[in-house]
Amino acid sequence: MIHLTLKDFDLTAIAESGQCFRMTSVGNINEKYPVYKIVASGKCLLISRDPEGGQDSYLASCTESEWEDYYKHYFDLTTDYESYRSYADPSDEFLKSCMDYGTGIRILNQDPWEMLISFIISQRKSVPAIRTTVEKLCALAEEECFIDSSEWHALTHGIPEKTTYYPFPDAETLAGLDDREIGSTGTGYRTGYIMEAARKVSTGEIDLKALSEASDEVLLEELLKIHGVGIKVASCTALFGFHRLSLCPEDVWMKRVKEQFYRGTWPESYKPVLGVLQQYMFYYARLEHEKDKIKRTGREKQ
DNA sequence: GTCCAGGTGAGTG
DNA sequence: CACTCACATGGA
Repeated sequence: MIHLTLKDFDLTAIAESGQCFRMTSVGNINEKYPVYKIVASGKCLLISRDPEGGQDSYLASCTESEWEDYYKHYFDLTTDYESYRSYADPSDEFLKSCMDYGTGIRILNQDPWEMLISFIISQRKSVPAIRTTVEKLCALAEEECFIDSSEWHALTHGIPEKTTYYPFPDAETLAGLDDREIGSTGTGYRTGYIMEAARKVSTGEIDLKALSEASDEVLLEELLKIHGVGIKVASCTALFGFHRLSLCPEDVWMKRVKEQFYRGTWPESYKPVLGVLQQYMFYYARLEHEKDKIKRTGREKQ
């Protein structure tokens, strides 16, 4: 377990901003600080606020060198997000509210293949349902791993001494499964889409590694060749899997925001970092919606 | 039971 | 083009 000081970093905002599906709260310290489990690139990390430190103090389950070599980049901590936020027009009160709410969001550097499959699954599914299906898909490969979490067990409610996890299966592994196995995870009509993506990536027909060098335009074009990948899924894959920060996935939420606050067009000056600004807006819009829902159901019950 | 979810492809005019 | 419509399934 290591101690960290991290600024402009908010675990809950990252976990709930709809960019990753394998970052889940697995317990808490002192009934107060949630501990998050993150499975990425075959590894598993536990991370939380440090109850004995200040606002910016964190605890993480990895070694110092793992943090430096992998997680620092994973959490995109080498960039100052204030420079992204400075693209916001000072008179844009809506965006200001979003950025206040979501301060501490980072655009994670996630695995392109995992993003592609996760966002194919995401279409017409709620975030909790996406999490369930992704998790089941990972368990299909039966590659159970674990980390020693005894230090966390002593500190928390809810965390066992040994934390098990399933890495995200690679393209070859998924390509080797049949449609009944894939379908058993709740992929529904998207089963064929996933199998085609697995085939195209495992055969090299689509080379995700090479695409990291491609322009945004070519990247989207290549991703769109996969049946079941439309502009929204392609944009999510590009933004979250290839860190293309100018790309803005337009789902129902963002369309609503664009119409309501920007008269149907994003300001030209936002374009270079629209993907980042979009993330603040998405988090805010979803949060407001959840509040409304609680209000409504509360009233109905009375 | 009903409604809806970080959409997409196919069909139509 | 712009517009509909079906699509499998689980979570609330």
